[in-house]
Amino acid sequence: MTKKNELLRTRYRQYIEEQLELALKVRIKPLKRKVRYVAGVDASFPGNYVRAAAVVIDVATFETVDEAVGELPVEHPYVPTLLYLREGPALLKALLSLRRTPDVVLVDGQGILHPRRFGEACYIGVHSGMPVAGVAKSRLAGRHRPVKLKKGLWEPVYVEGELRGAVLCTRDNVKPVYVSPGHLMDLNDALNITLQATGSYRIPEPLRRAHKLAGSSGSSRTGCG
DNA sequence: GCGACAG
DNA sequence: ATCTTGTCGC
Repeated sequence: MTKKNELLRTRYRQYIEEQLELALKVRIKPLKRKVRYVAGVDASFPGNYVRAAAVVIDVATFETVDEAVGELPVEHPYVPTLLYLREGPALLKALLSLRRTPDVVLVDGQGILHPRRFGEACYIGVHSGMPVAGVAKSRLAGRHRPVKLKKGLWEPVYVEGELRGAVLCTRDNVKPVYVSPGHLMDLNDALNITLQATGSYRIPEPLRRAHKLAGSSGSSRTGCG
């Protein structure tokens, strides 16, 4: 199964070259704007298509202020380090269908905490021009010290000796998440926004709601509000 | 050469 | 991601 991915990676070498080009467009810099509307995007695979959802919340009240979904046929298998080929386009479709443009976006995956500095969050950032951060449930790359399981604490994660992201504990005694900037923000911004958008669960609210919306059924517009 | 490997 | 019931713990 691991060998299969090696074969796919070889077959996908052209996409890797493209990925290296796109990585040059990523801009990591401090976010100046004040954040109020935070969006979360996630996808599910209910068959032969990708079903993506985007949900925007007001971090001041945690109310959902907008949501949208987008579906596209599946065109790629899952290949580690090339996740965006499989679900990126659908995520963008849902994100760009929102009526209210969010200040920042959280993606269910890695930002620059990636072997080639270009995770799914970078893809969404470069293609939307919006500030984006990646929040992954598990590790793809990098080394780090174990994190103390106390909400708000984190440890830096390095790839090739370079600081790329952080392992952040979003709740006491719960498995931490991997946070990294994807575009137009830095690591501090990504950490602050992730914590600001986190409610009573391990996963930040925008992502939890997007995951839920992507999972159930619906058409191709805003759900109800 | 042998593992590891987001969702 | 997806296939799936009950169950241990705060």
